[in-house]
Amino acid sequence: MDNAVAALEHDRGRLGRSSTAERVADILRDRIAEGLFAPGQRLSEEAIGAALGVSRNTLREAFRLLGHERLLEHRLNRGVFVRVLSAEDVADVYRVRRVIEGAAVRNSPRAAPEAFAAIRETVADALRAAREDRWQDVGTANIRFHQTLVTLNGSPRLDETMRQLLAELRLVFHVMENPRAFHEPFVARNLELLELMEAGRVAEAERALEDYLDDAERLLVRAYTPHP
Amino acid sequence: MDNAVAALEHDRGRLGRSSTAERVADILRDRIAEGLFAPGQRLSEEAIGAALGVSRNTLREAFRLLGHERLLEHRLNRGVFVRVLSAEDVADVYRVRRVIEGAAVRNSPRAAPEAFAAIRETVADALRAAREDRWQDVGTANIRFHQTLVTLNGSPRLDETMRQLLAELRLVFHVMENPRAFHEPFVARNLELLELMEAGRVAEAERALEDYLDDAERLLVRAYTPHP
DNA sequence: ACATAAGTATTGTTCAACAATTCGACAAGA
DNA sequence: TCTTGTCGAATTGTTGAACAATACTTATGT
Repeated sequence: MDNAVAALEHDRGRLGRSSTAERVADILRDRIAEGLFAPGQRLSEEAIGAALGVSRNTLREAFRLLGHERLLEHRLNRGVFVRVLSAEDVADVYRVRRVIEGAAVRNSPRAAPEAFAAIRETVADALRAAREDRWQDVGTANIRFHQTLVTLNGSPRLDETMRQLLAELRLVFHVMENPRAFHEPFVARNLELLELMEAGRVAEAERALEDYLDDAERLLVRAYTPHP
Repeated sequence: MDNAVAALEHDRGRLGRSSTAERVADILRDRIAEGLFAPGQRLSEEAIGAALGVSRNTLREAFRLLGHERLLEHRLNRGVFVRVLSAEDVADVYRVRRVIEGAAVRNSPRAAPEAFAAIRETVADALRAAREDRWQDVGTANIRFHQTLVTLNGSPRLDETMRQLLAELRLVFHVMENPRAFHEPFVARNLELLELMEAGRVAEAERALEDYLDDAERLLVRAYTPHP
């Protein structure tokens, strides 16, 4: 029985999690991710506060949270705006991804086997979604692939950093008018990367990752600048 | 004169940066860094609000900011506490440092020459402080060495991540009762690392960094656990 | 057409109040 | 003695209203 009580320790994380401000932040984060609030759009305190039925003070706390996640931009005395990523921002995000995901690949020989199973699951999800023409879901699965890849580092902080980077990228994915053309080619490449790692061919995996990130970045910035 | 005006561009960053909440956060951040607020200590909204002459709402915004920087821990309905880093946290911080600083070293051949000058300056600062027995300042210079090292990556986001990591570490440095013994040996090793990079001997530099981080981490966790 | 000034809307900050939650103390019961 | 229930003080969570400060817009005068 003492043992059963000790087991509860594990569930403690689920306890604290609530507070109006955080729940408001969750809602807004989702809406931004799905593009309902477009980048550059201003979020009025009064309008949103009224819509969600929370006071301005509480809403401002939520804004602060999202501001620190770089999803909102706070301009003094002018309000909060959905973040607009510059081409330079996109380049920087990919710079960081190369560092963090590259480290994950290099660390893959020392990673726990369960982690690979989790990665394989995201590939399966992507393949299934692709078969059923759900290209938005393919994109989501691809994102989860890379999020899970980072867990090979075994570092909660790197996981959190990656989570934030991918949230930022979602701000930009909406400029791709053709989700299929953007997401489809990467499914096979993710699978290839996974199998290289499982085979212990680290150098090749590292190279595959580099190519992947180079291509993805190129596609994004091309769609981002007025086409030549 | 036109030139002088153009020079002002550089100071623009400091312009937007005001807002009572942010200034309050700046103050509290400094106090925490210098150990005036000890880890684990609770920060009362009423007491601190009264002391600084700001309202509870504004203070809470500042708390949120520092919470996101991981300097404060927010426990629902119980208040905010100065963060207490576990040994596991320290290990994770060093895990991330190995990734980010390692990438900086590997990228050093492609980095701008000015960056090396900035690094060399931090070493000079450390040497000067050591000569004058200012061991606290030696520690600060050492921290700046690594902060500057990361700029070799050329990524604002990695700079910011590093800034946050080092702020977290400052929470822990206070457990070292003998700052000289802790900081002194690392000055020479920083210099050695810098010179290896400048000579283009990347592999050796990488190795030196690994050793450095291993030793620093070991010293910290040893001081952190009740001695055997 | 252009600069200036007035007016409006929105954010920044404070204040006071009340609800919700935590925590310690103390009493009731086994 | 130990556990459990209850009370109450203290603190945080949230709200609503108010006013100041700032940005934006419109009107005004030259």
